[in-house]
Amino acid sequence: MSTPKRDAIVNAALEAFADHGVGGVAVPQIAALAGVGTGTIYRYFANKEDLINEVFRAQKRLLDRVLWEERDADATPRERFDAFWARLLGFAQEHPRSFRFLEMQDHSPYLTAESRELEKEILVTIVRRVDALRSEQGTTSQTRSEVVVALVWGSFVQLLKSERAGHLTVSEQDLAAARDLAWNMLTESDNAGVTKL
Amino acid sequence: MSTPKRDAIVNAALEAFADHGVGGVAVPQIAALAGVGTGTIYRYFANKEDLINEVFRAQKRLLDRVLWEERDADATPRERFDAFWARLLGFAQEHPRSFRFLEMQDHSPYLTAESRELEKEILVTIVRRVDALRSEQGTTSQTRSEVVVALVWGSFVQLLKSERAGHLTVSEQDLAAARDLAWNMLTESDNAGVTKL
DNA sequence: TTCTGCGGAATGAACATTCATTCCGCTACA
DNA sequence: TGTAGCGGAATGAATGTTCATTCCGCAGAA
Repeated sequence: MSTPKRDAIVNAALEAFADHGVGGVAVPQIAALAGVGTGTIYRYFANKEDLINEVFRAQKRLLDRVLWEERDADATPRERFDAFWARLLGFAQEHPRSFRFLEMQDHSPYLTAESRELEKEILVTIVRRVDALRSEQGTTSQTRSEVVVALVWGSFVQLLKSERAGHLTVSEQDLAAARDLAWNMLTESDNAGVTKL
Repeated sequence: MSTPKRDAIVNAALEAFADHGVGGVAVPQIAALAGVGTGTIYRYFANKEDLINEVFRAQKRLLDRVLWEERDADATPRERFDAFWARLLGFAQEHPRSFRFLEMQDHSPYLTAESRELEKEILVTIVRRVDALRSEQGTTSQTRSEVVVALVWGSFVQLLKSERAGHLTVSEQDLAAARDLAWNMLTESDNAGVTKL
């Protein structure tokens, strides 16, 4: 299932896709970057769409692995959240191409049901863990964890995206502030239902 | 500068790009959708890249117009923020294709310096207004407004993106909660610098 | 020698762009 | 008022290019 050439192809494809989008890269370019012949790609993948899906799933699985490594069940909710944030940041910094690729959306027209299912599973795991964290913390917030996860995730992604776009230079302090504000979103009660819509 | 045919082309291109990405649409398809001949597109736009940029700038300008219409200088900071949030939501709901297109990133390889400049200008305006809002509100937060704007913007976008992806159904209450949490991010002091990095 | 895996030129479909031609609305003359 | 002539807008089939995919011959292992 995993051979040196196959891995080289997936890595090269990830690099090229992250830099130019899946539509911006020709298969022979990927082959050249991977150091294999064009035809070799079709020995391992049925077609370009299949390759895109394999790359997508590989990066999703990597993210999932990184997010949950070295968890400490005895830590306080806040400590566990900080650790989660640190792992997320670590992923973005140590696997920048993975992170960029996953945040792109031009691959979504090509994603199969299987890929979407994997994406959903990983999201559900996050929501379940966040939900446990919040009830253990005893938050009074009525906001559903699915919503809170979307908000926190979006914040994180946009912060790094703004930096990449050159709109912003993110300092360590900014990151700490973002983390704290994210924690507030998890735990704070809001006024929904009180304030009129 | 603005003719019926030109407008038809831009609208058709927006619709097609929002649905399939800029790389997923052929120029003759846009022509057919706009009800004009293929060649006509090239009477109004130098090439596909130029068309993409015109569409991008038109949507950015529309967003900018919507964001700042009917502002009430006498309102409290909180009221002004709520109004801003409502206008943002209104834009996303009334111009869903615009919103989707702007949040795509597969057009960014095609964007010219002029387009990027316009994008930056619009962002700078938001940051400036948010900054004024926060100092008028008298927040004790040390976090820079650029950072807070990125966080709030990312939250909003991700919330709607999650709904579109089918991960979530966003209720009126969810939206109100998101708005309140966003307001908290603008005004609350965080622990950055106190908590160790 | 046979067989397996590989390379990269070859192929044909799809694409962006062009350009010879048509079409349309206006002007001016009868 | 009717109509012939003109200029530029519009057209879409044709063009050259690029791409995903195939195919065939080669190299090395058995």
